[in-house]
Amino acid sequence: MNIGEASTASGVSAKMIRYYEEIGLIAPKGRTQSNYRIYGEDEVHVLRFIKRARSLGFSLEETETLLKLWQDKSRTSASVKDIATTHINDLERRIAEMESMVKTLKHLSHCCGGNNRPDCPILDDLAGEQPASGEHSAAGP
Amino acid sequence: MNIGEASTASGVSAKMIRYYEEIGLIAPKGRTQSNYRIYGEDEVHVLRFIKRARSLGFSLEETETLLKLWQDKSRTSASVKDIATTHINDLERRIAEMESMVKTLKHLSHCCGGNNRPDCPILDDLAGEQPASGEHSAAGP
DNA sequence: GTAAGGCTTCCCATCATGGGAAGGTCAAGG
DNA sequence: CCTTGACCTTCCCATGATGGGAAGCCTTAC
Repeated sequence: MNIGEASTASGVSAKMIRYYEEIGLIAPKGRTQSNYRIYGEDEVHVLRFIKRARSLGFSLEETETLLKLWQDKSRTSASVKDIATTHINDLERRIAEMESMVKTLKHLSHCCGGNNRPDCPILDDLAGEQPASGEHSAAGP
Repeated sequence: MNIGEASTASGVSAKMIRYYEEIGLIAPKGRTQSNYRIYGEDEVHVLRFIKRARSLGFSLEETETLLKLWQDKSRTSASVKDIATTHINDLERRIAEMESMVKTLKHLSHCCGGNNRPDCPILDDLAGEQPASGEHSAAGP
């Protein structure tokens, strides 16, 4: 299997397969005489593992750790769960941040006429002018 | 006001002020004879505007547009609201993506013993092996 | 006058991914 | 046998927003 076939089989682009090799995540089984990378089923399996981990939001660094644990038969499930838990906390923190943004933006949008006139509470907020209806912005309850 | 003072007054790092200048977001009022950047209250106001927009998750490109609208007295509030609405939708899409990740991860973590044994449903999922308790992963209802 | 600290520009790194160029290789068809 | 098109190789560059750091000039306080 060359890189194009491995790409199709795994759903990972050839470009990314080469990059993952560069950072030490996965190596081809070998090379042909003409220097083409050769992959087998094992490598495709690893690529799918990486893809799935990425789709769950793990960084490549975390993915590397998970990959090593996967291949280490003497791992403990606790070590895997730790990584997952840390990642869940990170995701939840980021979700909370974005939800706070959405909340503020929705409030401002709600107050914005969205018409042909120039007066706009969204711009007022960005400009730091609190025009009467204070409650949003940095001033929480 | 030199760049350090403008940085303190606005909360934007000197590094970023120079970068924002490079990409055309803000220019200093002038330069001293010794080539130091000079800022006034107006520039600090712009920097605060940028900082607030960034804290609401707007990209620098969106921020630039908002900044131009702010400075354009003949703007319509509808044009501002459009940008905000698009941004809200984008945030909500990303939140939903991450929530889906969290949901899957929590399910897997819940099923993981987190003990000294090697068997781990998290790794099983990443490896693409669905061991009996199917319901999560790509297989939705 | 000198030392400390601030300013300038320039280059590099991050993280994960894609684009594209230049050149070698393989397979199919004439 | 040769061509053509599709594929492979490596190498460089770009993204977005931010920080780190070096080399050299300037200002301010002592």
